Amino acid sequence: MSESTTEDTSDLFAVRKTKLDALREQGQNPFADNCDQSHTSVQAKALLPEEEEEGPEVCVAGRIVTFRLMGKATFLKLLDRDGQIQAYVRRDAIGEDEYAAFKKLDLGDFIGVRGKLFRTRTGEITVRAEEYTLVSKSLRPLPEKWHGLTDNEQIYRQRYLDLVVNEESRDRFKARSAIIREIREFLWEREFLEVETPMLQSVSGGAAARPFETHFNALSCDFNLRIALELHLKRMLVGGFDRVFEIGRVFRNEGLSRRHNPEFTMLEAYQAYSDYRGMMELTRSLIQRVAEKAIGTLTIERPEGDVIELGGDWREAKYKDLIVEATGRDDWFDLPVAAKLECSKELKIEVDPDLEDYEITNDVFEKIIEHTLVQPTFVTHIPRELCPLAKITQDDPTTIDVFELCINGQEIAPAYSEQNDPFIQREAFERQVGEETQALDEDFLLALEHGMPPAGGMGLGIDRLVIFLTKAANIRDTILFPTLRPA
RNA sequence: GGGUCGGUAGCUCAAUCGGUAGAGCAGUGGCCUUUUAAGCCAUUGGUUCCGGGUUCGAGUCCCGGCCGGCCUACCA
Repeated sequence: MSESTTEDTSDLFAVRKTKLDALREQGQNPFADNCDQSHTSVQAKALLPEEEEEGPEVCVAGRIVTFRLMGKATFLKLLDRDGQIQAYVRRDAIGEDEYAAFKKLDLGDFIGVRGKLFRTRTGEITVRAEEYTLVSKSLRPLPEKWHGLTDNEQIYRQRYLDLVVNEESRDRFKARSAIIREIREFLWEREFLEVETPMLQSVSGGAAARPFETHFNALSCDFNLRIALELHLKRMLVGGFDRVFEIGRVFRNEGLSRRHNPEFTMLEAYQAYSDYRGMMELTRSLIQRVAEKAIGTLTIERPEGDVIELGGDWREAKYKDLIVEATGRDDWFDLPVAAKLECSKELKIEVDPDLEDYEITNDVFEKIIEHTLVQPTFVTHIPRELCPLAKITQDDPTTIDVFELCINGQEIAPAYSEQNDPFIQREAFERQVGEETQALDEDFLLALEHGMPPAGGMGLGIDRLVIFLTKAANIRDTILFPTLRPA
């Protein structure tokens, strides 16, 4: 070990590496096999009742996140999966040589501490160390302890550091896991079968989005990553699995934004002998259940200061009524394209003169209505051009039997009475293929020709659900490793 | 893709009109046996994102580039 005082102590890696080498020279293993953790921080703290002064012996383990050395005694805090617990290490309790080595520990090191629980002068439950074990030396410094990590890029690229120092972020990802777990529980209880369908597809359908393209060497052909789950799950309905769902990643080769990540997590659920009205009940019950069980409340405060009230029944509004209200024009749907464009301009919507009639109307919806729908709202009776996969409304053939659920000013979940007439379906596809650059999924149509029971289908953007349930500012804060330009 | 704001020590941030690049935390050495952002003394640490230019002198001004945030565009 070098005792040189001319060493550059600003190279934090070198300083820690020197400490590590010194331990090895003394015959110690800085990555010891184990330390026999007996309790997590929370479990250990539960073992010392209010009235007791001293508790049982425990062994806690975790990363050192604070280290207050006061001569011959030290307070430190360990971070484990449940939170933090303090340990109190005295020289005369662990021995002089041990304490000399202990003082060389760094913030970030993983150690195990064995000892009895007690309460400090200020009342904090603490482990009085009788022994400690270094189980992993950390060679890199942790981010600064007051401010944590604030650089967004580093938060995303080195998420592990964000998780070590930002409790809010830890809690959000725990909540995300709890939300997905609760979604599964809910659907299992309703006798839905969870299935997995291909991510690699030769034709990506079920949505109008540009796919990511890739190449499969063995078959020497091109594949796309899926953009939706829909068409394969409906094949399950044809096959007789009449309640199915899948939670999985879909990929859309489109821009990044506060609400868009190119890979994101979708839930899609299909229930035979139901329809979009049935999916309304399902979706509302699902979100209410998830909010209650995973978040603990039906009232979600927003950073904007208001609250989202998820309890009770939710508002239903017809697409046309919302458009008429927003434009102030009773005759909106009878206006020619030119007049609609003119009105759009007056509403300060950027207009593209090449848009189809229904696209102009949808711009009005997306640009001036959607963000106002903060309270849960089922938007129904949507123009048929917008959804080629749904059934046409009996008493209004210009609309289809769907809803688009908006919460927090965002589309969260669409649901359809699924189209099961193979002739109408083919026609709708062909119309769409004409407009968009999308191939026709002949195999799906073949499946439909074998007969698909009437069904309700629903898709839920898990990331967007997590955004508002965990008060995240950004979709990237809800995804552990959001898509970034390669470093 | 467009607009806009930013990039200074390991981390969080200062630096006045263009005039010797600083602080806190972390690190290093010392004191300290119930601390809570522990405290006290001393101290190390800089390609100011990169490349040009203007100037006696550039972190600061100008041009170009790279990277990022936000807004926007694309988006069943």
